[in-house]
Amino acid sequence: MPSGTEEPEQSTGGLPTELAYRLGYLLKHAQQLVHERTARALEPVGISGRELAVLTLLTAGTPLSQQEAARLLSIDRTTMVAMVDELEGKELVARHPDPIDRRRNIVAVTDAGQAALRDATERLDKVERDFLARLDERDGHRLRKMLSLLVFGD
Amino acid sequence: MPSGTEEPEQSTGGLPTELAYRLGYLLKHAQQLVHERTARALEPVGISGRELAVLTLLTAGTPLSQQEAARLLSIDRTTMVAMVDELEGKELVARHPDPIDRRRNIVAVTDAGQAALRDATERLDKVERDFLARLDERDGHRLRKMLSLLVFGD
DNA sequence: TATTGTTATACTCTATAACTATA
DNA sequence: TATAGTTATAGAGTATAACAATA
Repeated sequence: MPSGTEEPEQSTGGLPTELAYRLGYLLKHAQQLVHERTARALEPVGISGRELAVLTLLTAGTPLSQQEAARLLSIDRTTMVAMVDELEGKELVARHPDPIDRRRNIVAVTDAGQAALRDATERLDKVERDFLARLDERDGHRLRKMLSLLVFGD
Repeated sequence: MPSGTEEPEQSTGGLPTELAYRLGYLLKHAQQLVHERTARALEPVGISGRELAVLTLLTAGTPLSQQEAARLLSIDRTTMVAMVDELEGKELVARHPDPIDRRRNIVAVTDAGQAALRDATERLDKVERDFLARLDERDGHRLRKMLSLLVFGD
């Protein structure tokens, strides 16, 4: 056998496999990759991934107050204030005081917001397709299924 | 069919599926779960997940300087200073000036550090096993394989 | 009294710039 | 001059506390 230091030097960039193949490491870096690509893909739309999530949530069902939206997205309500400020500044949403309970702000998605949502959703779909491109379609579905099982338990 | 608002109300906690099954959402929350469970499991050892990564890296192969370790883990070198400070405070590592180049600190894992590493690694193994418990063994391997393909491209 | 939205504050994590000692 | 380590600082992101309006 060859003497001297063996350096497999894989695509892990020199990181030893006992670190690189840790589930935590893999999940963190997979998440990071998707996050970065999403941010880049949404740049032309002028919104962040989290703002897209808010727009999606506000369009999905019943009108929601800031706090309801925050709770569903596990975002702090004080953070939601800043996010709605930002989205309102871009005129993608509008605050409407709830006539029944005037403490609450119903956050409505404007027409421009819905257009941005459609555009951004298409771009996000493409990010996911590209990210999963190395897997065949069956494995892509498998991955999503396994992750949702692990995260939601169903 | 029943009239009125339909509320499937799955285990997504009220979050609409078009959000909950997004790859970014799934990866972020899977990562978060593993991260939290890791932190809790390592509490008795007195180190964080990142500190475990540093100990693993420093024990894996050739002795490394702070900056080499930082680069491999994609950590800023200023952050590595604080991490080595912390680990040195716990007497799990020791800084040894490199006799050949006295600018560099070779960071050596102490006996106590190696004991902590063994303990922590077992605990982390258990976290991963528990996290993957809902998958059969074959799917567990599949998931890890798919993620490493997506992250490293191999 | 409790709750929604808000503001101010603090705390963590990370990135940038500048300093020192060595090369 | 360039580099390793260090320190100080600033910037995101997020969490906590307190306040105003409303219930």
